[in-house]
Amino acid sequence: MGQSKANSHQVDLDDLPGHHIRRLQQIAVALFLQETEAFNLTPVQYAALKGVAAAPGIDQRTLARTIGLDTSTTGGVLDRLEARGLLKRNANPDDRRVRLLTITAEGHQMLKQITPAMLRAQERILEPLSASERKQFMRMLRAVVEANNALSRAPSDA
Amino acid sequence: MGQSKANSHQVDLDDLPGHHIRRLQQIAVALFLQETEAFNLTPVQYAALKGVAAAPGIDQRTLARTIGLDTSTTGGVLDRLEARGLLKRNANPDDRRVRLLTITAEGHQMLKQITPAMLRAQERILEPLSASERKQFMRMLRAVVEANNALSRAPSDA
DNA sequence: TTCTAATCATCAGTATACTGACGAAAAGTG
DNA sequence: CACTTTTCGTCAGTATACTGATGATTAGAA
Repeated sequence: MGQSKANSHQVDLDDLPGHHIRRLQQIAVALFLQETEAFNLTPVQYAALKGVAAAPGIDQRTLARTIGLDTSTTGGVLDRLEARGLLKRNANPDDRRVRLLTITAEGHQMLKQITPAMLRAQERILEPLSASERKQFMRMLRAVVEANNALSRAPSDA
Repeated sequence: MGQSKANSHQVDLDDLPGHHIRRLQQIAVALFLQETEAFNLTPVQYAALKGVAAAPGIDQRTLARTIGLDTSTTGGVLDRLEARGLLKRNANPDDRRVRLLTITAEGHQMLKQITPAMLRAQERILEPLSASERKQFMRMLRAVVEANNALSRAPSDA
């Protein structure tokens, strides 16, 4: 046994998955913002806009689950997208609790224009890996997220 | 070629590394908080406390680089740790710009007590993968982070 | 040595991301 | 139909995480 792990001060940050995962998230966001600089859109805003475009008339709660976010955070994201005229929140006459989301022409334009830059960012993230490694990494990433999906307050439906 | 990627509306969130990376970070934090519930410490607070314990008398800027955080965020994290008496900020008589960090007895106690729960959380994150997959995943995770290290405002030294 | 440049920490501002509580409205039950 | 429960969205509060600016201080250069 000895000192290899019995002593808590022997723990190295480099051995902890969570540390690298946090760093990777920082990097993924930085790359996204770098490539899409001209559009002033965040990764989460992109996901929300994309989600509304893919399902016009979706409600906030369903959208939140689709993009893996709690409803509270989603509300704020939608505030900002709505303020910029990229989407609209309309009251549902059949259920006045619900606010139905639709993308505007400007929102469509934004999605169309930002996509190449967004895709460049995605490629750059995994660029240090070989083609076959990238495949393996994405496969394991999906497996880990899916298996632990229920843990977050914002479990995804996808 | 055809419609496979020329149309921006063909993009699927499931194909984007950034999306899964964000979800994984949410899950890693949720698991950490679940396992360490009794201690009321966040992953970043743990990293900061650990960093100070590993290098007593470290300054804030160096600590920030060690744990991969900008100095602004680090300042706030240290505020909270100091307020709870887990570490101390002492002025450096040789350089009054600098604030030197040292861990308290309470901080040491906290690190010692929280470590088993923290390690359980780390294991649970990668639990969906086989032993050999875990190794591969960690290797690729380190490679990607290291290669893109300089991109973040908070490039790590480690 | 005086002026400039670099360094350390903080501040204001913005954007996730969560919890727990709440009000409004709808759905289910007796 | 009254009553309970559920659902939808929001709010307050807390904690990362960043940018750009600023003040205080030190180090370097003329």
